[in-house]
Amino acid sequence: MAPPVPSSTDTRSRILDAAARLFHEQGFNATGVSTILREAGVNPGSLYNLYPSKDALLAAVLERYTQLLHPVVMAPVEAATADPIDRIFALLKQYRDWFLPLEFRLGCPIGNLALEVADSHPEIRPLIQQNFDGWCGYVKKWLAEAGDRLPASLDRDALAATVLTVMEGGLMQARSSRSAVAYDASVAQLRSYIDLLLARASGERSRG
Amino acid sequence: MAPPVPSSTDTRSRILDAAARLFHEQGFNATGVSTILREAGVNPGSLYNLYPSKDALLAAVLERYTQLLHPVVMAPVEAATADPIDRIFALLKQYRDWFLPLEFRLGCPIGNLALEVADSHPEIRPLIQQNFDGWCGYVKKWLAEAGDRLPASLDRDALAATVLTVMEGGLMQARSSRSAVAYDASVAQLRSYIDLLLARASGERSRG
DNA sequence: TCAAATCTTGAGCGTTCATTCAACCATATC
DNA sequence: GATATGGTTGAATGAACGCTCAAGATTTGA
Repeated sequence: MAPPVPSSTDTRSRILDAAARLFHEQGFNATGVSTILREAGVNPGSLYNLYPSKDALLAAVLERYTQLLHPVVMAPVEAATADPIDRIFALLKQYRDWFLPLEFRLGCPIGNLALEVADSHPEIRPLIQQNFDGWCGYVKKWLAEAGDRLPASLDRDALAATVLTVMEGGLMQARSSRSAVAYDASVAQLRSYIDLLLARASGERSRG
Repeated sequence: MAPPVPSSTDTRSRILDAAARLFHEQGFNATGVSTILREAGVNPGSLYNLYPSKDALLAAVLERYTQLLHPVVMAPVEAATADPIDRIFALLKQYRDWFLPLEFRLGCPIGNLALEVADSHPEIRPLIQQNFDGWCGYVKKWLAEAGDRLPASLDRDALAATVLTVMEGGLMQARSSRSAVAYDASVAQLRSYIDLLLARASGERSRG
């Protein structure tokens, strides 16, 4: 009945779980290492055996977010609908459903860190960028799959970036107001914009 | 040659200047009171004579941002152009011009605080909300002034919130990538959307 | 079975944190 | 010139910070 993995794997994941949760709930600077240790049920030496510093732990948390992007964020959306345009709005709805029960109290874990540590931690910023790139990558893929349903002249990479903009900007306002209205408003305008694009492309197709 | 105002006015503004700059550059939690004191050239007793706590100082900084919103942010835009639609994009361009020279290193001072302290400081969140409301208020006014150049069916409050969404979401990505591309892309999509709305309204006017 | 390697323990390190306060100074009022 | 008021001084506070390390426990490999 020996454990199938070295015990440090369990320690590592307990630390990562606690750190990710606390960084999300309280922010990076506001979270003390001692709190992470307590919540993970681990002693300082164990943590510093695995990670040389609190900054390195943050890097590991962001690496894990990258790994979890598809299984946690994108897979449910892809399962919900096969239509590429619908997937965009399913993704935006998923975030709404996640954060509405908490009255938008936590916000996007990546976005929070982006604004808190992007300037002060040069080695962290690329990891945040990597998460955003991955996120946008899925939206770009969907927009490519939409084919000629969208105008040929449309800059699809720009639209993908705008979807992330809507998500993060809308969520920031939702957090500030503890209300969904600005988030919903932004998503509705994006819906309206994409509907106009779909209509224009449809017209272009029927005209030749 | 006696100073025309009590000396505490000067102390107060030196503290507010230093605190606002440091909160913007480093964030709230990462800024020590001792740093504010040093940069303001003030002793702890003077600060705590004016503000009972670091949190109260943050509140004062946010009050001042509210006061400065028109003279610093909106007045230059209103001076740049009288056209209400152009003003929206002049506003977005002004932020770009402010932050491009720093490679988007600092970001929006309000937005940064929104994500850092909205949850943990209940008395601060309304002040952030007040700043966002003021900002959106000007955009709403411009959209109203656009009259029937925009479709009657358009939800103008929702579009105003979306302008702020584009600004904050775009700036977040710009900070993460140290590049303007996602910001520019988001603004370009907004431009494209509003052009479609203007064209539709124009068609509606000419048809009836 | 034993030595080497790996992981865990937890008291304690030096530093920095936000904040306090008794004493001191400058001006205004009478 | 005495008194009151408001502002300033800056050393000192206890708590919390990120982190260390010698010692012990456990696992690994031969």
